[in-house]
Amino acid sequence: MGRKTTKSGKIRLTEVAKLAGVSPITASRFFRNPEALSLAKRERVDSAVKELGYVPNLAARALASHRTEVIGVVIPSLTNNVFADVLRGIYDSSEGSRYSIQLANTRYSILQEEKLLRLFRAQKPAGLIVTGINQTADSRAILESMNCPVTQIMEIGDSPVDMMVGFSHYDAGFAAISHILAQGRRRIGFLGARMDPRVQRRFEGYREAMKAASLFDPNLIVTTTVPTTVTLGGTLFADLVARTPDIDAVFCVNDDLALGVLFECQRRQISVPRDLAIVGFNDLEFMASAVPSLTSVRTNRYEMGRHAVTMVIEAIEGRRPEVPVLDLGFQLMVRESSTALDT
Amino acid sequence: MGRKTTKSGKIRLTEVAKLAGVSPITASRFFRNPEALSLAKRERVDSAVKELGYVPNLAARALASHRTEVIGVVIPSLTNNVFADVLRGIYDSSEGSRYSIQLANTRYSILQEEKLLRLFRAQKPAGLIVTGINQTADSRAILESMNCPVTQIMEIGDSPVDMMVGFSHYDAGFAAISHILAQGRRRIGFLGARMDPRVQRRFEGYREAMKAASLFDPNLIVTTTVPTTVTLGGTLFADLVARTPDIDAVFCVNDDLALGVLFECQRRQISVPRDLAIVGFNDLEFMASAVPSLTSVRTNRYEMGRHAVTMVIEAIEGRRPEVPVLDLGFQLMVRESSTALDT
DNA sequence: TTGTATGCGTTATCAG
DNA sequence: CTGATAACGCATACAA
Repeated sequence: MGRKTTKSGKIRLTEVAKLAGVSPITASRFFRNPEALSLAKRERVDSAVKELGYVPNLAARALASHRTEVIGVVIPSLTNNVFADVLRGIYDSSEGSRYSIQLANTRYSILQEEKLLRLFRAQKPAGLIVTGINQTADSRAILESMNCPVTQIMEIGDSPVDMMVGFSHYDAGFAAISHILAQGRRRIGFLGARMDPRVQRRFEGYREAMKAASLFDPNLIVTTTVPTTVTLGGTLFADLVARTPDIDAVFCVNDDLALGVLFECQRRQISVPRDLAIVGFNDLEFMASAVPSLTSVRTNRYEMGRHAVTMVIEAIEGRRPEVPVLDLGFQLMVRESSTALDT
Repeated sequence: MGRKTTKSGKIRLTEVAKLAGVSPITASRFFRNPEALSLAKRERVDSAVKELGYVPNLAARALASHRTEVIGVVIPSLTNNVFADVLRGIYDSSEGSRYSIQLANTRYSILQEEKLLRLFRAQKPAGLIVTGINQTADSRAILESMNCPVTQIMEIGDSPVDMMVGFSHYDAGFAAISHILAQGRRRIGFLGARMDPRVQRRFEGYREAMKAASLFDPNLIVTTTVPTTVTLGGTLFADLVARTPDIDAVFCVNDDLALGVLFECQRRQISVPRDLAIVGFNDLEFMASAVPSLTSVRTNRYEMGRHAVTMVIEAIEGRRPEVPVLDLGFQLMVRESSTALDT
C-alpha cells in the first residue's frame, strides 16, 4: 500500500538500492565515490536515482559521517562593497565544489563574532573563513578548537590561527602617502571613518610615512567611528578644511570618502588636483570614471575570496599549502587626482 | 577512563540528562519548550548543560525532527548594492530568531536558479526567499513542491507562488518619466544595462509614459545586457548623444549609470540640469551628495528584506498573513539634477 | 568490487 | 509534567 513517488520524503537510498538491485551501501558509494563501482552497477544506480527522483538527506549524511559540507564565512559587513567582491570570489570558487557557503555578519562587533563562531561550532563546518586578525581570545580559542581548516582573510600578520590570505594595510597606507609626498605635497590630510582594525593599520602607515618626512601634524587628521558614506566624506573634509585650511592633499581610508571629498571640492570650487590632491583606497570601479579620475590603492578582493576558499577546500581534503600565509599585495592606481604640483 | 570535557564531540544530550538526573527526552524538551518542564528540572538541566558545555548536534536534530531551521535566500547578484541592502535587512531580522540564513547567488541566470532550488530542496529549508517573479516553469514547480513558506521579493505581480513583498517597477519607471515630463523636458533618453526582468519593467514604464505623451522615439533608447558600472553609464550616454544629440533628459535604470552620465557630462561640459536632466533609480546614498545632487527613485530595500524574513518566519510558525502580497512602494526623490527648464 | 551489521544524536509517539 | 521505545536516513568498519 506504500506510496513512493509522492510525498517526496519517502524515497530513501534503500528504495534506490532496491530498484537498482544492489545493497544500500553500494548506492551510497555511487554518490561519494562513483569510480569504486563497476560500470554496470553504476549505471543501474544512476537510472534508479533518476527514475525515483531521489534526493539525498543531508542531515542523515551529516549525522552518519560526522561532517558537513559547509564552509562558514564570517564577515563584518554586507553593505561594504569591499566584502561584496570578496564574497563573489568565495561563491564563485565554491560553486564547482561540493561545499556550500554559510554566511554570517558580525556588523563589526567582535562580541557578535564570538557568538557566531560558537554557532558555527555547533554546526561542525568543514572549513571556516573569518575576516581579519583581531579576534577576541575566546574567539581564537573557539577557532583553534574547531578541528577544521580556518583561513583569515583581508589582512596578514604573524601567528595565523591556521592560514591567511590578504595584504598589509600598513604598507598600503605607507605607499599611498609616499606617492603623494613624491608629488610635492606636504600638508596631507587623513580622513578616516569606521576605524576598524584594518583602517587603523592604514592610519599607522600614514602616520609613519608622515613622521619619516617630518610632516606629521595631528591637525591634519579627522576621523570618526561612524560608518562610511559618500556624504560623510564631504562632512569630514569640511571639518578638516575648517581646522587646517592649508592642506594640499587628502588621503581617504576608502573610496566612498574620496568621492565625497571630490563632490565637496566641486561645491567649494576647490580645484582637484591643482589645489588639492585626493587619494582613496580599494579602487572601486567608479574611481577611474570620476572627473578628475581618482587615485586609489587597488586591493585584490575577488582573488582574496577565491584563494581563501581554495585554500580551505584543499586543506579539508588533506592538501595543506606549503606556506600558510598568502600575501596578495596591492597596486597604487595613480590617476589625475594626484598628479604633481606645478612649481 | 573516558574523557568528557575535551574532545567536544563526546557530550550528547544523554550525558546532560544523566548529570541532571532526567531522561534524555526531558533534556531535549528543555531546548525546544522550556516552559513544559517543572522549574526544578529546568534548572537542573540548565546547569548540566553549562557544566558540560553541551553543544547540540544540528544534524541529528534535523534528521529526527524532519526539519531544519534554515531559511534559504536566492538572489541574482552579490555585487549589486541593491541586494546588499536587502540582505542586510534579511540578516538583521533573522538574527533574533532561531533561523539561520543560507544564501545562494544565481548571477542572473534562471538555469542557475533552478539548480540552486534543487539544492535547497535537498536541504528541506524551513522557508525560502527568492528574487523576482520570473522563475522557469521547473523552478516554480520545485518551489511549489517544497512544502515550506516562500516569499518572492523585489517586485510584485499576480500569481505569487506563496507570498510577495516588493513594488511595481513599471509604476516606478512611469512615475520617474512623468516627473521629468512635468519639468518641461521632451526628449528623454533611456539608458539601460543588464536588462533583467525588473529593469525591463522599468523600461515598459518609460515606454508607456512616453507614448502617452506622444514622445516615444526608439532613437532615445540605448540598452545593453552587460552588467552595470559607473563607467558604462558614461559609455552608454556617449552612444546616446552620438545618435540623438537633441536630448534634454536621461532616465537611467540605476544610480551607477546616472553617476556615470554625470561624470561624462562634466567631461563634455554639458551643464546639468540646464542642458540635461538626469534621473537615476534606487536612490543609493551618493545620489544626494553628488554635484549637482541627483534625482532618483527610492526603493525600500532594507525594509523589503526585513518584511520578507518576518513573513516567512511567521508563516513557518503558522501565522500566515491576511494578504499574501505586500507592496512597499517607492518614493521619487527630486533633486537638483531634474529641476524645471528655464523658459 | 560489494555487502552486513551497527551506530550517529536527537525527537515523535504515545503511554503514564 | 515525564519517560520508554522506536525511528530518522545514511556512512563507517570490517569482512567477503
